[in-house]
Amino acid sequence: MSNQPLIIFDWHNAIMHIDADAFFVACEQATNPRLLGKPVVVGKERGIVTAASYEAKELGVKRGMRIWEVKRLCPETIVINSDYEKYSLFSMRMMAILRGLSPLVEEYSIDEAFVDITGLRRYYRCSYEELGRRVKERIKKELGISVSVGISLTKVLAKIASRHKKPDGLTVIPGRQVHRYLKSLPVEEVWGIGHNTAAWCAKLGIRTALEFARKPEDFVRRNFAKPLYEIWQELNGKQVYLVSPDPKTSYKSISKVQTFSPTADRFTVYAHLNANLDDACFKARRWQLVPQRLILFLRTQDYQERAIELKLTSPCAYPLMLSPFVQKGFEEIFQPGVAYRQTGVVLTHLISSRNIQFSLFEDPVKLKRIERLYQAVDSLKIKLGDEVLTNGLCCQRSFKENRLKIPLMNINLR
DNA sequence: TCTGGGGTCCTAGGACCC
DNA sequence: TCTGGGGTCCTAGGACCC
Repeated sequence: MSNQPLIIFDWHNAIMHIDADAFFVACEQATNPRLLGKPVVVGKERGIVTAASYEAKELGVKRGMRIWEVKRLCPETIVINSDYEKYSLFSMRMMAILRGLSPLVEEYSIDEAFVDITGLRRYYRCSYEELGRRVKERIKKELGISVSVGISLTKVLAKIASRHKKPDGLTVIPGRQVHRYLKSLPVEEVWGIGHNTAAWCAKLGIRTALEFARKPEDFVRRNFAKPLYEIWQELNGKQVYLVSPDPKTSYKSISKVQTFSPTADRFTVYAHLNANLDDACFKARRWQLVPQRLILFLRTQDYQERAIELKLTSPCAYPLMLSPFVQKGFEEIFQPGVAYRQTGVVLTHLISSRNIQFSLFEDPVKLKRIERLYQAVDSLKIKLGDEVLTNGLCCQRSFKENRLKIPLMNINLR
């Protein structure tokens, strides 16, 4: 039975998934040929591996690993700072190449995209496989990086295809051959199935993607929720997830977290939290968004989390105005004597800052001043970098003096 | 896989109302 | 003031992704 085709029709629709290989490192190698063929790691500034070249991966380097561990493991590894400006430039050029192929391009992430290529065989008078080859060639030629391409009937299948051979792969899975690729694929390697769902599948006797895909529809509906039912349909060649070419225009939430070496010192923890608030608000202002709610959380040394959600009577993205709330919230979740290793701020229920109305009780003059202050702050940050202005550390002082009305602002001119 | 940072979507269950 | 039945809205938390 597992040798019977799962899907018998070919190319009702055709989706291409493009996934750049070790993208961040590849960009570095493309701009600095001396790095080619060597174990290279990006993420020096954070002290953890953000991306590793295939040479480094072969030596056992993994994402999230500490840099000092990498150094110990293979001292010859070249460690460099990440340069997001550079990567997004490469990304934009890659997406532009894809848009030259079809207008239906979805930028899924900085290094991944889906393209709806349905019907383009006729237009370009070549096979879908040939289209994939051309894309790879152009990207290699123009950007000097390699990508893995997968082509199949749906997004989920195209993802499986692009992952099938990496790096520099090109895999086309027509309907009649889908079963062959799903047969030996563990179910948790399907996009959207994580290890929790995989554990549930195991209880139901499902281990491979093919076993899942072959389950009858009513079985799937009975035993799984909507997301899994959709994945089941996609595996069976029925398109549920459309390629959406609309660029991201906004955020539902903005968050900033920070991990540090464990400390029980309340001033230090509070300062970290304020730094998070600063960063998150800065990003919100850049997108002209204001939060209606604020979530603060602290994570203890043993990974316990305590959080509080604050509703703002008047939404705003100015830390100076938010700090009284933040201080109160902090007091509620901070436990003296407990060591913390992470703080975080989430801005949620975001609305456009153009639509907000300030309440009648607020002092318009003061408001105008704060607005002007942050306009100045933002332009300085944009010009000189993120670290120039913070109000994090100065909170320590006012906090100690127990008269935290408006914390002073720190100006770090280096 | 001993855990970095930034997101999205879905669902169960409670509160509240008729 | 114990009891039906049904709807909506909201929240916390889970699960997953790059």
